[in-house]
Amino acid sequence: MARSYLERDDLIPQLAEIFRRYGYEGASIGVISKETGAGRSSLYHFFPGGKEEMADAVLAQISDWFEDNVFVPLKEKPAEQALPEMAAAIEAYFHSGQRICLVGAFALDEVRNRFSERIEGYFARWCEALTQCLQEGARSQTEARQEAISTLAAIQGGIILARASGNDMAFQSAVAAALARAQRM
Amino acid sequence: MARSYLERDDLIPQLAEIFRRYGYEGASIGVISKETGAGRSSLYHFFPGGKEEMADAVLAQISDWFEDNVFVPLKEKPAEQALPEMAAAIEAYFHSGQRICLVGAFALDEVRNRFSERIEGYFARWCEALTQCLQEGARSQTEARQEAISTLAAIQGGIILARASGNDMAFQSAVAAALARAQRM
DNA sequence: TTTAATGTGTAACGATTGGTTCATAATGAA
DNA sequence: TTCATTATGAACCAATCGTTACACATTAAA
Repeated sequence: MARSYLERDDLIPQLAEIFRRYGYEGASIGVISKETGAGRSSLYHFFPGGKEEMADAVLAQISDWFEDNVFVPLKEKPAEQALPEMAAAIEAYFHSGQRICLVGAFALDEVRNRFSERIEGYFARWCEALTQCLQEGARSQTEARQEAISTLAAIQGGIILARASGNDMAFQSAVAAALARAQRM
Repeated sequence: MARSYLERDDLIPQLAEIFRRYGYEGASIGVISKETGAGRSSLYHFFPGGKEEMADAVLAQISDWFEDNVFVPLKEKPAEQALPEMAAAIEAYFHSGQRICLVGAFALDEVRNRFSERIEGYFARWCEALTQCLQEGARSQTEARQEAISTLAAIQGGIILARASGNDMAFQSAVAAALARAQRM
């Protein structure tokens, strides 16, 4: 039988896109209600903590997705397989830079302070997984970590450049160059 | 004699820091008034267009600063001099990544649409100046442009990582690596 | 000293903010 | 069918939003 009630988990991907589009401050409860089609009372029913709980749930969901689809593969698969897979995954996830990284955007915003643990954890875990992957070769850990940082910066910066220019090329070019560097060891 | 009235130009650097700190949506007129010490009427006296005009003036001021202190040197000086100068300038300007790039932050935000010309122009001119500088060597224009994009992405991404981790090292490492690559030609 | 221009404080505007209340409606298990 | 649980719509709250109006201060030039 068809479900006739909304569920909390169904809301989260929608909330993610709304926060991406409007930012944390710009996404008012009114906007969220209109865009999701859920009434105010429903939203507060699922997220008694209000907007802050909504954003936290979104960040948690994003973290989980990256854990399963990016971080774990990086740590478990050989580099020559894991790196192209990561490239494909983020190319698809970020829509060639036109879909922003919510965690990165929050890091630049004032809300960074409210979600600092989630933000810090996301990048720390990504950096750690990538470092471990790159260390597979002859590199020192220091070298591998620096390469990992450069790669993550290229991805985040690539998104900014792509959004600023309206041109996917900046993202693709920055990411491709970074991954080629990472792969060559 | 000391000036007893506020002037528009004195407000702009303060406004810039406020937008950096709170974001465009988060920087309410009330906050701006309190932080600058200027009354609402003074703010609207200097910026009849309201908050949008304030942000536009800030972006214009930032653009001018980079034009004079970064873009022109990149185009006029030899690469081996211009690149370290750019490195020093941005290291100081962005406080090792702890001071965000307002243009980059706006590019990720919904306000991007309102200031698209300014945002696009800022990165396009920076990219062009850097490309011209890098092309000085034996590189093709395509190669130089790709290196320029990678360098700008490293800077913007470095800021995000530094803010996310609270650690300057991510910025310094990403930028140093990018500039070492750019220099080596 | 007058005058016009420019800057500022106070108060208010209607609209919207995040958040709450509560009666009602839909649900699945007993 | 009963019943407790869960979901929802509508109205509401005080606070704040961006913006405006207007009287009053201050200024530099006449």
